[in-house]
Amino acid sequence: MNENARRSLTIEDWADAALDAIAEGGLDAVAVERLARLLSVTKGSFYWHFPNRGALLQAAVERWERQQTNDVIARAEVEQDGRARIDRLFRGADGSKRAGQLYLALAAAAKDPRVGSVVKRVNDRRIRFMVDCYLSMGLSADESRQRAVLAYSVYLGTLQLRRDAPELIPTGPDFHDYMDYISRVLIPGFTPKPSGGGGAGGKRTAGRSDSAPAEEQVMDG
Amino acid sequence: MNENARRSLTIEDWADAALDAIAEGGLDAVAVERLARLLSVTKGSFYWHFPNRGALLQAAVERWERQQTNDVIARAEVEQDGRARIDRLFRGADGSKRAGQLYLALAAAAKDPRVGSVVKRVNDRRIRFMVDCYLSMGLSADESRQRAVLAYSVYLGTLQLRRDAPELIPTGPDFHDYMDYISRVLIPGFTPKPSGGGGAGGKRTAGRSDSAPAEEQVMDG
DNA sequence: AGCTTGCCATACGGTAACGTATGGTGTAAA
DNA sequence: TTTACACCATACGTTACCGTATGGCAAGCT
Repeated sequence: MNENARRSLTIEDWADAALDAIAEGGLDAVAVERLARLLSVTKGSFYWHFPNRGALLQAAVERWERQQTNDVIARAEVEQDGRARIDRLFRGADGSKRAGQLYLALAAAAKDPRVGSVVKRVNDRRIRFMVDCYLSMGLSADESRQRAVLAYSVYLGTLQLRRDAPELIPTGPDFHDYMDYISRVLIPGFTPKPSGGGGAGGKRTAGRSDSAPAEEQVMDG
Repeated sequence: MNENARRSLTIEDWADAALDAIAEGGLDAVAVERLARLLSVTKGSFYWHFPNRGALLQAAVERWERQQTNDVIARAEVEQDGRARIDRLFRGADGSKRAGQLYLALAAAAKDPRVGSVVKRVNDRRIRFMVDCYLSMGLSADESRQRAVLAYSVYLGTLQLRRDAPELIPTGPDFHDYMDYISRVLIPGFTPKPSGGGGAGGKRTAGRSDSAPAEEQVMDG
């Protein structure tokens, strides 16, 4: 019954610990003896579950990829049309700090082929999802691709600014205004109250598109 | 006369080698004995020029910061109005690969206070420059800040995509079209041939704003 | 020539990491 | 109870790094 009971460590425990280490210290923070100390065991435990350090990295990034494909895009798919999906994706950029740092750290370590292939697949999946969103709005293939690349660039850049210059990213009520502004720029025909079309990039109008609070992160890095 | 003559190594030589190592391997790639091997000397040389590894890191990031403030914004300041400056900044995002990787690696290592303070100063300087550009276009203070943050997010995201998914970033002639599209989104009143105003975000029109090739990088990470 | 000095090589001790070998312990089946 | 096995601890050898101590060497000055 007691959660603190001396339970056996699983591969998932080690993979989660590795992901935590990556999120806050980069790939080099995944050190066997260090993680063993954090888990209050010794290397003997690790080398029973894994043949070597590379296997832990492999398990960690695979776990990360599955968390991405299961949690992220599925959460945006609850929306019906592409317009709302994109909007929801970006309001989810205010997600957990750990998830964002995880993506940035993994992307920074993409030189390792184990990590790089997974990061590449995740990026491809996200871009394809956004392209489909724009296609469903009636945009051409070329224009959808351009907009998706730009939108994903904004997402990644926002992720990075939230880490390196968090004082620049609005928070609280200003965050919704900023998100409205971003949506107005990135989503063609987006207006807080849908009236006309093609209003992206013009003067901003006060208001917001939906009143639901950003309850959970989407596309959480 | 011979450039390969056994010349004495300078502090700048070591700092450049450290920056190269950071660009391609992150901060942990700055190892004294490793760099000494790359420079065909031994640790004895290093510890004559520097008291320890931290001093090398300090010298490297300081050198990087000076290269940023000397080369980057100065190159955009050749333009007169803010509109052209922003446009030039973004077309410079196609700069050297090493410079982009350098910024990303340094930003990823911003947890180190030596690196973090410099990255923060560079980011602040860039953001302020872009805010001033938008202010000079007549935008309000709030709107200028929003647009500058968004524009810099696009820049950082593009930098990251160029590293992790380069096939997504158009190259060659398509690059100019993409840049026109980005400028149309990010610069209010931008048109490839300046005729009217407020045409941002509409259907794209063929053409480009200036015929000069992207000769050199600006804001090169 | 002799001396100083800038620049570097060599040798050493210390730490932290990887991986291996092997021993120990609790639990559950036989 | 004994046995087997899952799970972990301990001890060891190896490598890569940091930093120090000290020796060497060539150029320039006196």
